[in-house]
Amino acid sequence: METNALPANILDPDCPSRVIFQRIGDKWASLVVQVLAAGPVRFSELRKMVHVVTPKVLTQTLRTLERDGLITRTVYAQVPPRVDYELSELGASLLEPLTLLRQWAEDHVPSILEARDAYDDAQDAGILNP
Amino acid sequence: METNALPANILDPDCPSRVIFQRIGDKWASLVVQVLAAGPVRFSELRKMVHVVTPKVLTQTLRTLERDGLITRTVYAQVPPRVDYELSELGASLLEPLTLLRQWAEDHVPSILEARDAYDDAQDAGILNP
DNA sequence: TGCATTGGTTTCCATGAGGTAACTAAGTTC
DNA sequence: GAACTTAGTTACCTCATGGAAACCAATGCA
Repeated sequence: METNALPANILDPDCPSRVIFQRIGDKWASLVVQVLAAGPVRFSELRKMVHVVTPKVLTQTLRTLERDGLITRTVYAQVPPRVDYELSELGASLLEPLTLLRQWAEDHVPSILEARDAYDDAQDAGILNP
Repeated sequence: METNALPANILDPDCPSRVIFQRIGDKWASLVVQVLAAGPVRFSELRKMVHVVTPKVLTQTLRTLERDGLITRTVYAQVPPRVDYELSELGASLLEPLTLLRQWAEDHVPSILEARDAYDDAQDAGILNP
């Protein structure tokens, strides 16, 4: 029983709950999840929508997401081949917290840019008048 | 005016809303933010709580968070020095979506581990009976 | 005088994530 | 039979991130 309210588990490097933060932190994974929010998308479409990702890296990303059960991969026996990627139930459940984070990011972009400007100005002033 | 509901902005590599995802994705930043949820913490304490991070990397992380206005840095004129790091109002507002994401991660760890096992088993079977 | 404390900085190094470019499979159409 | 399509794979390379270890500044204290 934990006696304090700190997120001790996530601070534990061995706790598996860190995997999701690694997943979110992945350069492409969270983008893919959000693109798939609209429904199943095939490989080549995904490439276009996620804007200039190389096939190698996209494949890696998709395989990892599939392995973690966040997306499903459906191969159609056609030529040329057709492969659809779709959010699983688990992946869809991630959409809600992810969207909130995206909302936060979009809402606070001005504040962050402002803070950066202020910080950089202070730095410059400090260099000129130490 | 966007005609669809897709998160087109975040898919745009030039949109600044990506900065927050990079910030979250940072190996230590989101951990620091969650540690600071409990109140101001000084450098050496932070090092212990975030479990084996080198001072160089912790400094980098803190500087970036400070520059983005998520935390404040307070130096006390003492010897030996004392520096407190604390969430700003902006940083505190990130806590809510971040906590939801952490909740999700903690709640779904079993599902993800299960999915991994199933995936790996399927892979092994595929290798044995191709 | 010299050692301890805190909050860093600096230099060097290894790893790995991601990018580039070329290639492949397999059937369909020209 | 040559070319086109999709969905990748493979080999190679580069650069940024993060880690290790040593060092430093300022002062109180023994």
